[in-house]
This record gives sequence, structure tokens and C-alpha cells, in this order.
Amino acid sequence: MRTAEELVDLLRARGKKVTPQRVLIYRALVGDRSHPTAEQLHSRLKDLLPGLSLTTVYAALNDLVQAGELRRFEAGDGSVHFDPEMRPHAELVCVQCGRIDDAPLDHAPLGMPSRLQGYRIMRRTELLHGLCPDCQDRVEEGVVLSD
Amino acid sequence: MRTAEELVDLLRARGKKVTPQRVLIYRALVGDRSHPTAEQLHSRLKDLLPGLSLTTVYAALNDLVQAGELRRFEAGDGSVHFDPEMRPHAELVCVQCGRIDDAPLDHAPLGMPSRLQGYRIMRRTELLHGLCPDCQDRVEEGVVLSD
DNA sequence: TTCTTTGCAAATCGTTTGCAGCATG
DNA sequence: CATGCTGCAAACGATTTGCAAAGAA
Repeated sequence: MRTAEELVDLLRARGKKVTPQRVLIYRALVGDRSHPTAEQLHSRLKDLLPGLSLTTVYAALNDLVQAGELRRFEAGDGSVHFDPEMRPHAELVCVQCGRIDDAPLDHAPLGMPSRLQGYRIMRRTELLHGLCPDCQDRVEEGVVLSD
Repeated sequence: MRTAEELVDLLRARGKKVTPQRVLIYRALVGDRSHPTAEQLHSRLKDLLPGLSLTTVYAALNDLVQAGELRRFEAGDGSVHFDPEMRPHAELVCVQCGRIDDAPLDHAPLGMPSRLQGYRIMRRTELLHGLCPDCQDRVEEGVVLSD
């Protein structure tokens, strides 16, 4: 994703209106490596701009995704996350606590073909599910996992 | 996923009851390469076993997923699919018509580390989004896409 | 008999939609 | 002033839950 200023320009260029809500959401997203859900983003921002509605957050996020400026992915447990990082990378998803980190994908030389079995490939999403360091520690400490 | 007979044995071994519904669902899943949703599976099976409820289908599917005999994944548009193929592979997802095919993953030599950035990796999910052959043809024919 | 599963209906959760009022261009 | 945006409430669709009856072990 680009800078907040560039996003605003793009908005204007597409004939859309530049509102304070939009700008706030853009600013919050740029550089955010926390893979927030719509809810999380909303609850963070409604302090900054009281009255900000979840509906508006969804509208802005959907807009950005459609414009190819934001990535949307489902973690595998049903939760939907957003990621401003558009360069190819994998997501490390902790099956225990839900934490998500980025992985450089350097273990896969990125020899991804643009065509495969007749498909024209446009996007690649790679999820690596496992236990994050903290949750491994918790296991070692003998904490009983909900099973 | 194993054969239907093995799955039945596993069920019994886990102290669960072997019902006709379960057996039917197992039989339907084994070898199914269509990546059905719960709904799709249900609507196929309710003809074979009238009265079969969607609730029961969900229960059986969740059971299998938890037992590690079935893979559950979200296609990226919110739809949830099930896949009995447990060997590592990628899914080709058509962004236009929703069709899903398997890809051998041979473009990535499977050098997946069991550890990455402190995470202990347990599962890998790779989605390749693009246009399937049929939808590419439709584009070439000049059919207007909903945009 | 005991304990799980079934199937219905109701509840839930995240997301979208309809719409009136507001604000941007 | 025309159009897109906002925010509320209602609608929605997929999945889960509560519970009584049915059926395996």
C-alpha cells in the first residue's frame, strides 16, 4: 500500500470524496503490521474520531481492497484480516493465540508462474499455521491447552 | 483422508457412535475433488438420505477436521470449502466463477521448514487466485464482466 | 440402560444494505 | 447543487447452540 497522501490523491482521481474518516483510516493502515480485523481497526479509531461507525470502516476497507491497495485474507479460523503490505509474503498464523506475523517467503524462491494448469494466476496467498514462540513456551511450562 | 471404512473404525475407536449419516458423509467425501462447501455437500446428500440436516453435516465435517482427516479452507471471498486431500498442495481459485482446482505445488520444491521465525509450523495453505481457462475464454469472447 | 447423535428452531456473529441527512467537489 | 459518504437500524447468510427424541453400544 502507498502513503496516505497518495491514497487520498487516488480517491480524488476516482471521483470519490475525501472525508476525514477516510483519511484517518488511511493513516492508520499505512505501515500497520498488526494484520487488524475491521473490528479491531474500528475500536482503535473510534477514540480518535468519536462517532466513527463500523459501517464506514468496512466501506473504506472494501474500497481499498477493490483498488488493489490492501490485501484481505482469512486466517483459517474464520477471522478476516487486512494487510497493507502488497509485496508477496507468507503469513505466520498462531493456531493457539491467533497472532499473525509476516514471513519473507525466502524459503520459496518465488518462481511462481503466471500460468498454471490453464489458470492465469493473479494473486498468491500463503498461510503457515503453527505455534508462535510465546505459545510454545506456554506449552513447555506445562500449561494445559484447551483440547 | 483415508477410506470410509478406516474413518468408521476411527470413529468407533474414539468412542463415538457410527450412524448412517456419518457413514454416508464419509463415503461422499472420500475421493471428492470438488472442494464442496457444507451446503453443497448437504444438498447432494439429502436426496440419498432424506431428512439429513445441515446441522448434522456440519457436525460430521467439524469432527473430521478436528481429527486431522479433512482440510478446511476459505477461498478468499468468504466461502468455506472442505478437502479430503491431506497431502500438501495448492488450490487454484477462479476469482470469476469460484471454481477450485488442485495444483501439485511442484513449482515449489516443498522445502518448507518446520520452524520459521520462532514459529513451529504445522500446516501450510497456499491459494493461487486467478482466472480459470473457461473464464479467460469468456473474456476473450468479449463478454462484459461485472465490474 | 447409557451416552452420543440427530434434527429442529432459535441464537449468534460478522458483514452488508436501505435510507435519510450531511458534506465534499 | 449534485453526488458520494456517513451512521443508524434492519437484513442477511453461514454456522453454532439448546434441547427433546431417537438410536447405537
